[in-house]
Amino acid sequence: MNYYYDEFSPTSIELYAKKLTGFTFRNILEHEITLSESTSLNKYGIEYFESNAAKGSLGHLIELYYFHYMLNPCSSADFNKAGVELKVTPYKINKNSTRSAKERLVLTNIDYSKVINETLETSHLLDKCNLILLIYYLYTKGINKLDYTINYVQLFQIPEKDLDIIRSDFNKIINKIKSGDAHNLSEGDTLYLGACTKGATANSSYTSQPFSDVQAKHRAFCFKNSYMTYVLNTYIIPKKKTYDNIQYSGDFENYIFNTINDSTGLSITELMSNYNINYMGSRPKNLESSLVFKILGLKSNNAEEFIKAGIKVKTIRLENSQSLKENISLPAFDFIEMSKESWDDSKINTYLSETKFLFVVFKKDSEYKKYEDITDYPNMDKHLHLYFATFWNMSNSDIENEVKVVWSKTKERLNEGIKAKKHGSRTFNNLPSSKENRVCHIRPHGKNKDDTLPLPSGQVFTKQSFFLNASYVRDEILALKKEQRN
DNA sequence: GCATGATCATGC
DNA sequence: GCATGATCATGC
Repeated sequence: MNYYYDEFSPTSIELYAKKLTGFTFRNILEHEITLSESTSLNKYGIEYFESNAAKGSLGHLIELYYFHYMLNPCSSADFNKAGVELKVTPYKINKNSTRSAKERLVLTNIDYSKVINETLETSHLLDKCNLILLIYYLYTKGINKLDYTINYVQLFQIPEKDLDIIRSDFNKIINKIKSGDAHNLSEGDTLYLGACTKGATANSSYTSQPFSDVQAKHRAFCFKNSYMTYVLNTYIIPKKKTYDNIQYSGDFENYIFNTINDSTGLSITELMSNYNINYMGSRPKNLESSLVFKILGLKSNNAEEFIKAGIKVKTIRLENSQSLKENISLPAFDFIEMSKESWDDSKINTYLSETKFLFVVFKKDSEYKKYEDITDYPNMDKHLHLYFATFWNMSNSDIENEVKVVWSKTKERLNEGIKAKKHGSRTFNNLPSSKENRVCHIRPHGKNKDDTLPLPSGQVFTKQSFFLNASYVRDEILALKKEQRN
């Protein structure tokens, strides 16, 4: 039926697809138009694909006008005779010229009542996505999507070494559905394989779940953005980057959890001597995190498993009174970008939904304050002890009910114009403060106050970021600590 | 002692 | 040189 590739052969399909390398989507359509016998473009013209309304249409475009098969609404694999699923997905080039996936890779819808009877091996997911033909195009800000260039084409199969973690992710998702918590699923729950919502339509459409009367959002299995970035930088682009590996056995999260918690009670001083860490001059702000990486057998923060899972390690100092002094900083944001973004695609929503934090808590003992008053670091470190470590990700309800409010207030004030007042050497602004919200607030976050970014108004303003409220983080981690004891 | 602004220090 | 994690500093 077709003359371009053998539809029974994955490698033939891949070879044919590789010819796309270097071409834009517009090139494909233009080529189609020159084929006089083609009439299919009458149905979907170039204008259709140029319009933003047809999101996700780049995959359809390739299916229709390059592979020339009709869209297949039944959910078996795209090239079902070869067992190959086609995925067209964007990547971007960062400021520091590294490459990362622009988005998670959405795999297949989750049917809550069916999936609970599956294992990963018997799942519809693996049936459909065992072999994926990845077509990567370069997302470039500001140009029409038809002018994006396809730069990498490759067959992808889940590597053997990732299967254990993906299986445990799969089971974690199933177990949450089985305990009637499908409405509390979050992408941050898992490491490589996530349960994601699918943009605006999925976010407003709800469905029933088998073990609870609460309506849950439609979700789909996906490979998390962090995992896809790793896939891009190791399997797709000839590998340059090297990572450390964590030598774990059994369940990954349990291993991390147990390994760090085995050192509970040890002081910074003891840990420094155990791992042969010293410093000269002032005490590094990352001393605690260096120690944590040593405990995990890593040279630095470059563990492959953490990068693939989007795990961020945060060290926290707990006061002897169990209070938490410092708020937790998140990466700075771009004012103009935020002033235009929608909540569903917003950076902060994406970041908090996808990120899993590893909190490693150090606690000051009752002697600490004596030395803190005179800033005697060597002695302070004898009285600062590893307290416990825990994985944490923000719940959906806190993201949707609290962070969203702070985000929208910030966006609103950016668009109205930031009000700033000078008091001596300090500038006070009207961005959401920690008193306004239970979960987070906005704070300056630059190298100094001259470290600025442009506002929508054209003026420049000190870089800012979201900070998690200290009181909120304290409540969250102490609840987890308590759970751990039980 | 809290709230909020400012900046240090590392690592890439 | 910049982004970011982590904290320090000021003022009420």
